[in-house]
Amino acid sequence: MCCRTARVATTTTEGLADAAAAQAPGTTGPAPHLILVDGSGYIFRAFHALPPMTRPDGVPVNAVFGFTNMLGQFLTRHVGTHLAVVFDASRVTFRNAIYDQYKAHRPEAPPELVPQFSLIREATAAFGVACIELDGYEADDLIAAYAKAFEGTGGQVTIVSSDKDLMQLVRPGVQLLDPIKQKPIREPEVFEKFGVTPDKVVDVQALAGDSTDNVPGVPGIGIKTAAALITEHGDLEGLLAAAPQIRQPKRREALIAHAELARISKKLVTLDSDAPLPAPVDSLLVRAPEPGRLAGFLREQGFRSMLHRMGLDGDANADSAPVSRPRHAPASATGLPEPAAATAEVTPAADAAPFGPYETVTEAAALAPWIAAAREAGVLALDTETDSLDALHANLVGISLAVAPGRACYIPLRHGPAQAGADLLEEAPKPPPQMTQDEAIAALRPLLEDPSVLKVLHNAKYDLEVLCRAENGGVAVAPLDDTMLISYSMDAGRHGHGMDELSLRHLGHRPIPYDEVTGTGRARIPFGQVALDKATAYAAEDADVTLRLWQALKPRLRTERALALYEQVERRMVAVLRDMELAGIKVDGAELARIGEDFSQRMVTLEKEIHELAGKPFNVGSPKQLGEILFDEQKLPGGKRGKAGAWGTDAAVLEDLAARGHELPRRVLHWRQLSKLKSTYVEGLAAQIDKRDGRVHTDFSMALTSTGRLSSTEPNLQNIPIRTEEGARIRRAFVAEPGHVLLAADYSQIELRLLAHLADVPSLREAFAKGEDIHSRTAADIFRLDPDKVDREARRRAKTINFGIIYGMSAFGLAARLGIGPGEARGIIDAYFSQYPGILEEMERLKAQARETGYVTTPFGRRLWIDGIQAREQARRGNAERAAINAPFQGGAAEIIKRAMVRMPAALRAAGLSARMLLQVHDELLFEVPEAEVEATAACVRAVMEGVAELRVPLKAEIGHGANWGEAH
DNA sequence: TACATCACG
DNA sequence: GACGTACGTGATGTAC
Repeated sequence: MCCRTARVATTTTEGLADAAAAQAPGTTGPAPHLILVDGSGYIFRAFHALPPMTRPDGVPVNAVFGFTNMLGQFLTRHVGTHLAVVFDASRVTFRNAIYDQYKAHRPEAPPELVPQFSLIREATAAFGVACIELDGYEADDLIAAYAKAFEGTGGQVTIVSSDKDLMQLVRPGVQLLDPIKQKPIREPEVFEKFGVTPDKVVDVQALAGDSTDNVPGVPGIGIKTAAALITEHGDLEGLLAAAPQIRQPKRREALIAHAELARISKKLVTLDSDAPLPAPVDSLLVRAPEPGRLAGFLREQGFRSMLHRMGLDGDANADSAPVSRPRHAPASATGLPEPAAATAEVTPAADAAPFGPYETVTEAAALAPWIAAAREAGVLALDTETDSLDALHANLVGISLAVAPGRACYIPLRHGPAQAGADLLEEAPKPPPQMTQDEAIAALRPLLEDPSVLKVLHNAKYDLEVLCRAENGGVAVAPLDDTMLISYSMDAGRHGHGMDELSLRHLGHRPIPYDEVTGTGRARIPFGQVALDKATAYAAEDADVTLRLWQALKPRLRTERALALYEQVERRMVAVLRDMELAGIKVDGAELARIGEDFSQRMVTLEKEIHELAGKPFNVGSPKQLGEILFDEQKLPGGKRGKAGAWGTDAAVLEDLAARGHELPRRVLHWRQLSKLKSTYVEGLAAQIDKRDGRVHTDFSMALTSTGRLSSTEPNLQNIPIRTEEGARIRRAFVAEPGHVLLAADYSQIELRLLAHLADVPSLREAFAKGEDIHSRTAADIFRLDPDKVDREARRRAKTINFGIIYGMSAFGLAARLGIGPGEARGIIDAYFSQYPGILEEMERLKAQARETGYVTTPFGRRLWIDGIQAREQARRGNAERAAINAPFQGGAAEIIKRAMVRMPAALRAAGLSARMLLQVHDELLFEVPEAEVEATAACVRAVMEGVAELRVPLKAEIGHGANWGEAH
């Protein structure tokens, strides 16, 4: 056997070459080390993590790309003496003979993945790595068998997989490596996951089952319970023998009834370490790839960036970072340089430049060349580091800049002495040398405020709020691009838009996690105490990633027809929302306290009455205890158990019982209402009042919802109560400053107007045009009534169905809401659709569009991706279909109000008004207005809101004002 | 941490 | 024939 091979001098194969030079087991040299890569796990992860890609000839290759990239990266980092990638060979294995349902509900591989399996085996071979597979056995069994066989050599085994089923193999000499987290999994990690040592894992799995593999287990027993039982009884057989003595009746019965199921489950999850080895262990010895084979393979797939990154494209300068980009003629409305056009390459091109090392800039002389490079390029990526996620309280700790891929620096400003690794010297630790904030800001301000240099940020609103505050330099960064919003403008609903996720998805690069830099929990240190080398590696990488994301994503805006949406709406929202968040809204804390006191007293009374009615004290706030009292003890009718086996006690259930004259549920409903208001709004809100200005400042999330709406957190000011009198009291605690009023402007029936517009319904269009009541018109149409004969009940029913339609409601759902039979509900829906055939067509069109393209569009062209529309499970697909129906209405409304918001500040200014926009609540805008300007402001706001879009129906805003938010409605 | 519940549009 | 049953959010308390 020959094991010495020529050293191949490429970055990627270096690790391999080192290993190949190692001695075979049994001789002197590095200890034998077998690495077994779970290939199937890699494939599915790559397939699902990456967007579709195709070769020029149309063959889908996203999984091939992801797999090749991962394997290549892995080989640069890990050295073994023996190496194999192990695959599943077929769907049917010996386990199906034991239990025919095993993995039975696993869907067939998606058609786009099928042609990629053989390419992935080719890729493995191209790296010179052995491919192992065997009919009738899963990859996991082969891994178990090789691990066992290799142990005889006295060597170490590392299994690269995140599959928990492999944890049973962990033992001295055998470890797992999580390929995502790059974290070894040894006994403590297994214990953390399963609550038992690795040798007991199969016993726990036998009890807990595994829904993803259709391993049944024992019903009602999860991992936690299983671990406790196995710990107590040793193993599965010990437990089954002792089952009759178990105290808990449910558990005892389940164990006795399903003993055989548990035994079968154990057989299913136990890996077969006696599986035959398709190739001898010795043949897995690491060898260098045949020269040119890998390059040839990569070239065939069109993976040019990878070829380049691995130094296989014959370019001697492959590793040197580009220092500057050629300038481009301004191509967009911004008049600013555009990133390089998308390359023809199908891959999410990862740049050749490495991520780091980066420079730490600690003096003005070192900062100057970065500023010059940014001016030369006309664009830079920017990121701030702070000591808080709350932008309004955060102190600037440092700034990072990137001027080209791989060329980034970190400028520490308020770093203290590094905390970790403090030595034992007596003298007080000193902060590291660094520029002062004044010094750095003085140098950077002209650049950051220069209208001819584009600043690229990720979630720019945060950085803008930090930097605009005087204590952090008071810099007004402009103009800007925001990679989070670029992504959101094209891919809402498709995936998240955080930097780490986008980097992994589009750059194939996993940035250093924040937690890795600062630690977590009690051990977490402020960023300003992180050692400068670590801080630089993290912070400069963020700027580098931001710049590369911008280069990868910005060109797509044009091809995906999202450029106008991004430039005219999303990007302009940044400054608008920044100002709203900075403004905040005043809350009367004393009034909140009075409300809380009142609610407390009433809750005490109610609680006493509830306990009396129950016949014993219990925790009214516990749905579990309440359910047991209502349905187990008092045997009230109408109880339904949820999926966890607990009685359902939500408001609908309690209202039903209350309507039948039961006093206990009625009081509980009232108690719950007060409890909710008190804890969430009285106490939660009071804790959020900023001591500096007596106002609450929300944080609007711009890239979170699947429909284009905003969301609001800490506190959420988009769900302040209003529907009940008690709730309205809380809304009245939101007040205006002296001399001002709050002015609220609501879009009237905006989603129904969009329905009339999109489905082009003549009757509804006419009703809106004439300013009629839309629900009365619907009632007249579908119940064939004279317009003046529409009573309250008919209108109520029409209103329910109008809203139900927008939500994709079924006859079943309508029946439940109206309290009628499904037959009658069916009749109403039929009448509705026969009166408004355009609506039926529109619903069908939306479902079909989502099914065929994966997305639906708003009337303004925004794509909303619908997750699960292709699902095989009917329930999941049904959910997706209803989401597809709703999305254009919810998203269209969101877009209308965003358009009004971006126009509003300039319109107010032009009218000489000093009103401030404070909040957006989906179809409502709230302003704080000087008393003297109320009428003029109302006119201006109305003009902007109603004039923002031309639909087939008019838009209407309803405006009111008052000393507080309650009165403004 | 997951679930149930409920606040809003 | 069964399946599940109105969209989108965020905060809180209980129970595991």
